[in-house]
Amino acid sequence: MPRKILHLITGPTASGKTDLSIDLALSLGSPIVSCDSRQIFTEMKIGTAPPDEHQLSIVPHYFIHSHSIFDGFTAGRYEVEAINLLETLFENCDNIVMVGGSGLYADAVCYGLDDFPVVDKELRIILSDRLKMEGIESLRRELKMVDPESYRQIDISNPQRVVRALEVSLSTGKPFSGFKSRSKKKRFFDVERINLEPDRDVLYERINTRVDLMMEKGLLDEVRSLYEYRDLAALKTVGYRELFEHLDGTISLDRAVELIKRNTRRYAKRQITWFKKRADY
RNA sequence: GGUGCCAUAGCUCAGUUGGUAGAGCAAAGGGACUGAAAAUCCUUGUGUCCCCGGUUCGAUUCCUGGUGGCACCA
Repeated sequence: MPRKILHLITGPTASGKTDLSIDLALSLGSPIVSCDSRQIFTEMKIGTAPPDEHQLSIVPHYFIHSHSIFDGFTAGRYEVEAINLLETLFENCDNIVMVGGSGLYADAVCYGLDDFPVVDKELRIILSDRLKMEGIESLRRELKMVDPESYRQIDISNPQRVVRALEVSLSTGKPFSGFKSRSKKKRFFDVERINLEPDRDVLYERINTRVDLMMEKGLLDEVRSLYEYRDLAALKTVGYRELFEHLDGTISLDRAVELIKRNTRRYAKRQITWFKKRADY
């Protein structure tokens, strides 16, 4: 059986991943599987800089506009669906291009996430409310009792991490830390990484022009149409949040655009940090 | 033209009884990351202290003189 290769293109936003993925897919005769936590949503077509109509028409794409923001999507679900998809696709080809900027999603495919039980959504809401009312210290104390191991391991100044560890521990009655195996899953394919990292100046220039282009394409209208759903996790996204604020009347349109550019830069920086670390994994 | 006040980080300003400086806001840099991940969190001050001289071991600080700004008087 020939070697199955997943060509994984990573890099910060606006680094040119999409164009490269098309070129590579065409030359390999392979489909493209996206690992982008936002382009996956049907309702977000402008602000997430997905491949354009032409690009989508010349190479089969997966996980682009394939799910709804109302379904709620997670990294865990992505792992399951992506691995299932890869199993099917690799039956007919030896090379597949995967491209995207969501580091955790890429990790889920390459190394796998541990199997955590499904947590009742209500519990997170309850814990989030408690976070707001009682403050993080209260949740930390509780975590220290139910899962001292996690209390030591995780970043306890990060509310999302504390809530996550608590929700798993409380809903299962077993410590969150106990579900972590700390081992990578064996995959049936090999991964060839291609990480793009343009010069910072060039990248920032590309980010700025791309944001302006999104505005020309009607991002504000797209955001307006999603306004009532702004609390959904999927819409906590650069480009959407800032324009929601503008629609609230809190900030001017110019300021919103400025903030989108700045926040995109910061996002890119986080991606650079993440992918640099995986480059020689 | 005269007198007075001011000039310190990108902005608004503190401060150093003479030992090269720090807050807020803004921007940027670095890092973390196991089902929210375009999320969330941690961390870092980036400076010809307006310019030329003088006094002093040492001047951003005191003094002369400039330059620029503001106020008042002409």
